[in-house]
Amino acid sequence: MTNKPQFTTEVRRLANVAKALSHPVRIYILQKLSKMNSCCYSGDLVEELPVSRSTLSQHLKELKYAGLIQGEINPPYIKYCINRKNWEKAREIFNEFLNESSGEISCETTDYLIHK
Amino acid sequence: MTNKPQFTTEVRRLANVAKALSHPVRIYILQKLSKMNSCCYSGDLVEELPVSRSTLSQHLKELKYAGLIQGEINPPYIKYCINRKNWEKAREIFNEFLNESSGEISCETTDYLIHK
DNA sequence: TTTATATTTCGCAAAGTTACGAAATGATTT
DNA sequence: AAATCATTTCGTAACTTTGCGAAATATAAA
Repeated sequence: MTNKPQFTTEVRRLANVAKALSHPVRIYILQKLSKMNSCCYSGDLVEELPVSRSTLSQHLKELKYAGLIQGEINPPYIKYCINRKNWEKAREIFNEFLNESSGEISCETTDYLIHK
Repeated sequence: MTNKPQFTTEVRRLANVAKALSHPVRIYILQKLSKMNSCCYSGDLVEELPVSRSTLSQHLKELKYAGLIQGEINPPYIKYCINRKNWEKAREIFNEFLNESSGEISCETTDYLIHK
């Protein structure tokens, strides 16, 4: 009788953040917002991206749901900001995940997959 | 006539790696393999994960396709390894993406979304 | 109050992901 | 050659994601 364990919270969290980052539109938005030192953006993101307004809105919604951005209403405009607290958290768990590997190189690495 | 630009290679690369990382099974595998200083693992991964053999095989295939792991045949076993070169690359682009943000906190940040 | 502007939600279609069991593959042992 | 073992591929079902245009919402300006 095989033992089928569940994932740890850490593993699930990493996968969730990665999912939020797994689309070029969302990467673009995060890259833009995270670089802004004045914190918020209120320009027309749709002009810079190859998607329609409604599609963009959906991506923004997903990023909000994932907690990575915030929207501040200033009718009829909305300013988008990085959610610094959660962005920091995401950074931490990714840094840990990516940088905890043993730097050791061994086992004659090949550049390509042997398995066809 | 609105201008609809394409994504840069960097943005597309980031999204692709994030996609490869967007499932707990794949995070688990990468975490395990990247931590091993003996580079390879050929144990029965399926015993440690809540999925069937065929499903696991699909996830491994995806990670191979993304270039993050390699499989080394030693019939009838296969040893999986991190593809160190590409793992390092992924690390670099993620570190840049996550850490290039202005650390400045301003614009009275709120913890929750204002937009309902 | 009508019109204009910014944005989101709805409804839908197309495509992609995840999962499984069964069949196939490919090598080794009997 | 037959049985065995580790693994992958196939076929299929259920679900999720992505995308769009049209309709809805909500405010401001005329």
